[in-house]
Amino acid sequence: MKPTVETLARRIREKGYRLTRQRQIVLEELAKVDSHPRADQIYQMVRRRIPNISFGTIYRNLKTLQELGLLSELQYGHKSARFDANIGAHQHFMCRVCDKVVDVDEDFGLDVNVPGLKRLGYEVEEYRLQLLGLCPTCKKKEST
Amino acid sequence: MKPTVETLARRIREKGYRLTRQRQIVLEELAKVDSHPRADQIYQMVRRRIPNISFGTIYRNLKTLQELGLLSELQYGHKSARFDANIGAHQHFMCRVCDKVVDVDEDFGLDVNVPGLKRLGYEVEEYRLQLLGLCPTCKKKEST
DNA sequence: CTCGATGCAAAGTGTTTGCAGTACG
DNA sequence: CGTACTGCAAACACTTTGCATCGAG
Repeated sequence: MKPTVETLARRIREKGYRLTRQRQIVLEELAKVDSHPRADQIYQMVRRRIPNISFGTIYRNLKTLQELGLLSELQYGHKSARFDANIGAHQHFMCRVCDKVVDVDEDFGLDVNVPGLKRLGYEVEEYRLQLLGLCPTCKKKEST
Repeated sequence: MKPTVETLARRIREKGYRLTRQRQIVLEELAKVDSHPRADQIYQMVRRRIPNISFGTIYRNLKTLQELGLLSELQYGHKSARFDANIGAHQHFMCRVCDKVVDVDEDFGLDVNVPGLKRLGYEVEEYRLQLLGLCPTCKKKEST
């Protein structure tokens, strides 16, 4: 599943990009966690390995890696975007109290071919499903 | 469906808020359209009736009316939020080219009781479905 | 009258960008 | 070596906030 550095480098090179130390480490750090961190959290994570990396580089690389299909950006009704290196098709659950995001691999077998839309000439290409509710921790606190 | 001014006033009063001219007109203007406008578009719409209204007032009222459950905010992966006075349960289609948002009233009969989440103690309370694709206009342009 | 709401402008927040120097391939 | 990338800081876009004043109830 996880591409080797060589595969990665080739893939990046093909599009005219370069595999810099910064770019590689941004992706590595994001791939390590499943917490869907925000840009500032990724900045902190990467800074442990490249102390003088800048926010500009973080944002530029997050964007580039997205173009390359190596990560995706989540925008779930909150000010700042969150990032996810899990690029397989999956949905997300988000806790309405603590904002924690959890991957949901379930296949919902959704038929997005809405007749009404189709008739009007709309073409649905993909869907994103957000499940909202309480995580176990916040559920416990709530019942107090 | 559409509440009278009196009903609205009472509902707002109950929570300790006041029905000001500004607040009423923000809601009226949003209810007129189904285009899910951004805050700056709402500002322009309201400014035709209250020429010296400020952005602060627009944002404060959009927030207050949201708390009152009279409108909702959409955040679909773009910088600025969009607003919707249609408060019935419905989903949204968004064109990936022109960003147009269309209401989809279809009931998808989705079972969000994901066994894996349930087992771990997560509680799903609601879901939001985003359909993404091409609107008729952009579809036509695309095939050129 | 009282206290919540307004208009204005200034301050935030998260993200993007211009530039001169750096380093990948 | 050429050109994409970096660090830095300044610029941006959108939203929030402090304050004096206004006006709904």
